[in-house]
Amino acid sequence: MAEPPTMMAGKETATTMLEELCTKLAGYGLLSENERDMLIEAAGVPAAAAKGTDLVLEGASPEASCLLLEGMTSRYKLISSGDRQITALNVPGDFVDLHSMLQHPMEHSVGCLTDCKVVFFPHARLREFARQQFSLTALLWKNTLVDAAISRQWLVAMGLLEAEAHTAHLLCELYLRLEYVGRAADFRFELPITQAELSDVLGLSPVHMNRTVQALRGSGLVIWKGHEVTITDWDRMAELAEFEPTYLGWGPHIRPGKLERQPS
Amino acid sequence: MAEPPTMMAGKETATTMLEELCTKLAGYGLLSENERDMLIEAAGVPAAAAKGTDLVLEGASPEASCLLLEGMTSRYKLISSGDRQITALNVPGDFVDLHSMLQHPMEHSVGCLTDCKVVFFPHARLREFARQQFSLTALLWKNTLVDAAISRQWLVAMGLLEAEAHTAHLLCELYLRLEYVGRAADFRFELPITQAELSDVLGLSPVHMNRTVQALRGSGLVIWKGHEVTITDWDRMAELAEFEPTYLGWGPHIRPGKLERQPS
DNA sequence: CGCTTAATTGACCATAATCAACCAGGGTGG
DNA sequence: CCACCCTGGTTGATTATGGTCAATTAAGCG
Repeated sequence: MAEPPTMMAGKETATTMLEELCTKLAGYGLLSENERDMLIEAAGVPAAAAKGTDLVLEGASPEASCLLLEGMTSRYKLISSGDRQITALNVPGDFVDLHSMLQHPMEHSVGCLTDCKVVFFPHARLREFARQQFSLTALLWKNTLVDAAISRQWLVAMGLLEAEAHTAHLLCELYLRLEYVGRAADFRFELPITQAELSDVLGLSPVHMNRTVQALRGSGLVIWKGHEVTITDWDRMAELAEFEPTYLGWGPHIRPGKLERQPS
Repeated sequence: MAEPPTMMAGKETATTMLEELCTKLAGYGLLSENERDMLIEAAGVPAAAAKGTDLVLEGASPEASCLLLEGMTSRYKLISSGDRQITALNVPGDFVDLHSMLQHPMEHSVGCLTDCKVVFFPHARLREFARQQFSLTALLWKNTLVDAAISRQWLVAMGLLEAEAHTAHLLCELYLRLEYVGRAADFRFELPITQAELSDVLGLSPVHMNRTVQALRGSGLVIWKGHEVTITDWDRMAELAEFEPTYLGWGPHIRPGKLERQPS
């Protein structure tokens, strides 16, 4: 299953895409010109990884951390029964396994849900820069903290919400995260994964996942055709899902539309 | 509900207790004499907090992070229905809200499940030391990474395990964490919380929590009287729970007994 | 156009939630 | 000292959400 990602054409592609990450991080109010340059400087060779392959395997102790530039990946764990739990979904701009810099071996694997483009950041180089600039450390650290906050929120959703609300919560979160990096707009986004994969995220059976999707469609909150999802009533959706985006770490008052769109 | 923790007698008590944290952190292989001293130096005023009070409230942006010296606390979130999900349990030696140093406002509250003793570390001081010594930063960062790994593991357990196995998983984890800081031995430990509180951790109803506890008792894996729990068959318990302690971040081959006890 | 994967449906089952009592123990006021 | 009361634990009966099994349809794709 695990295959080494193949080299990509040139480095300039990845460098362009890195700008996106910078945009995202700048939103945290933590990224100066200087750090931006360090980050780009620290980037290794860009690579492409095919859908279905793994970027990192459980038990491994990678020498580099992987930044997702394009596509979607999942952090997952298998148990003896063969069942899989997906504990995180990554969108472009996410560090997929930044924590492997300090934490090894990996307790989970990371696999590509679609064809992906990535850049690896050698740990040695990251450490070197981080040692020099505390602000860069803070940047990376905070990145892992947001991941952790998302995990905790997923725990809340999984523990307290029933299937429909839980699904709604995931949709709200994914929409905002994708919009934030320019991969979604107007409450519409691509969700390039199957219902079976979704069911591994939400801890449901594939059959019930399907019924839940249909229930959401029936409720008029969402149009969901193939892999295109449109949230037709954000407010009711957020209410159903008890969705409060604070945990995404972008400051206290985030709404869909990145604050440019007016509250209704 | 939230009351300010009261001052404790002297600072020497807390300083003694801090040694425990150091022991724990030294286990990560990251703590030198120098850092140990810095940490103790950075510690603020020790305090006591009564059972039922909150150390941090959702929405707050604390100026200091809280290290738990004695007792048990929970990180939790309430939703509109009044239901509560506990997303973390803290044992002595845990930083309860270290992430609040970089991430605010808090998206969860932290409450005392028992009477507690704590020390607050002013963020300003932590930041100052962290800036000087990258190794101290790494120490603190890693601490938050272990928290995150535990959250993810809880997600796996909640998504894939049924009630009995899920409960078993929690017991295994708590035993190891408590043993690690000298609060448990011989597969026996104090679990000073009610079944209702447990049910908020595991996402079960209190009634089903009770039935699950009884099922575990009946299976002969555990003796559970009042608040004292004894795991009578670690191996079968770990198998039932699919428990793999790697995620606790203590290195690759942890077993109960801290490696001193021989594998069977 | 056949083949493979994903989505969908129906029938039935199981785990866990809900509702409603009841019991046990510890603390308190009379 | 004992009745009372409150909390936490326990039980039974019933319901419900979601799981399992099996089969069918739809959608891509070479």
